[in-house]
Amino acid sequence: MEIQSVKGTRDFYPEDMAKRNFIADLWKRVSLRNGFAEYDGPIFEYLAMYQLKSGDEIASQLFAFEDRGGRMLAIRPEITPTLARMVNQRINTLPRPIKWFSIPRLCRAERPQKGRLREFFQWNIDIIGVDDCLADAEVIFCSVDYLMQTGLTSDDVVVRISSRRLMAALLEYFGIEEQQLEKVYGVLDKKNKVPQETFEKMLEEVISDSSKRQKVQKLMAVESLGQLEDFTGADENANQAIEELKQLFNYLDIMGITEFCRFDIGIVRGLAYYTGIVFEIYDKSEQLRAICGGGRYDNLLADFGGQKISATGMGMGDCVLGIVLEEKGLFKNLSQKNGIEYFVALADESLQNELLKVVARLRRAGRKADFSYKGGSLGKQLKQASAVNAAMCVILGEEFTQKKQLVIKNMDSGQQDIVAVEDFFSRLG
RNA sequence: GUGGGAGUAGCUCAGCUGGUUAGAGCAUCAGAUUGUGGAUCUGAGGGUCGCGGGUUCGAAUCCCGUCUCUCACCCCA
Repeated sequence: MEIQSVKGTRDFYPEDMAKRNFIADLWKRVSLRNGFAEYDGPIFEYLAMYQLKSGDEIASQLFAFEDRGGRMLAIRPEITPTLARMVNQRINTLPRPIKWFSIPRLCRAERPQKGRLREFFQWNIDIIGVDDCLADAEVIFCSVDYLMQTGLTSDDVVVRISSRRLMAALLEYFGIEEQQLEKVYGVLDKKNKVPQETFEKMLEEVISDSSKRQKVQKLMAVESLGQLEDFTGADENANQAIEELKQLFNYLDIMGITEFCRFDIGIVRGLAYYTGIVFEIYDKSEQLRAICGGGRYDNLLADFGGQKISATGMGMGDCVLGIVLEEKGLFKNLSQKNGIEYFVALADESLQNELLKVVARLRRAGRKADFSYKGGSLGKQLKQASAVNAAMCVILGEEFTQKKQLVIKNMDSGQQDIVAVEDFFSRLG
């Protein structure tokens, strides 16, 4: 019986692995240069940890199992609860601010579709212990810094930013009851995702009072921060939230990424735990789900049994990002980058042992070196060198036998140099 | 979990309303070619036509089920 791969999983052949590594290596490099330190946790945790803050729907999308000791466990669908647990355990000794990142492999038992699989990688960055929206600005900056590094520009992607705090204040100011807020958020989050008519109908279902509904509709038509002032009146909370957004955009401007960023009142985020600034980054073609999303979650650590400490962060999965980079042709020269540096070839079979010595020396000197197992004509060996994207070929022939010289061939230009063996290796350093 | 579309070689696909031994291009391997590669030419290997059942003298082709992929919905940490 032929065994097939499991639904929603991927096999990474070397060419796929090269793309995955391109994505993940850059995640790591950008995190480090933005001052984040790497952490990781176990790939499974107690099931209860994920049920704590999630509804039944989300709990049903976990890969859960019972171990031999009767413990109910689940493969991690996200790493934030693990982060909360780890930070809470050492909260009194960790120097602040806590700036951590991780690149966990996650599993969710959802139905796969475009940009969403059952197993994927997700870059997470979090800043814990900073109230100031400068931390939110840094999270956004770091995300944009990454996307720019991949070659994407403000013509390709946009950061849409809003504030849960603002929405909460205004909805309360409009007279919407607190217990209705979650439902209303759920609808508002759809604003950019469904047709205008559908949006209005959905709104009607959660806000029956027509004068309140009208206020909300008018609010959702707002397109810039400036227009917000008309709505707030003297409401202190709302005005503070607007001030915070203005400060955030000021930071983003100073850091030079303002062209990527836009205020968008339709960004609410599905999750209940967001408390302040929220944002999502989209591909401008609008055909895909969000590339990444994040925001402030000031209550989460307390919800997981710790002190109340402010936190903000974001997550970026590899699926949508991979589609975007592929579409924009940004996986360039990966086979070249991963190719062999020196392919060592024989023009004389009696030099087999000398060839192995050269290969071994190259490898010990830290160079990517390889050779042909089966040998054959020099032509065949050069052909193999091309197949593995070798940058240079080192040829051992009569020059070696007579004068201990190597032929060094540049596979790109075809140019050849003859150098003495010891000169060659001393130049390598 | 609900609904639409699709499964023929590693990949992209052809295969007429059911009728010999299921094809092509690309890729792979070998040879032309034992002192110079990417090209070209020649040849070879590779398929239980996703799987199971049904209809039929006969099924890649028609029907049912199932699995997988894919798109949308739910949800989206």
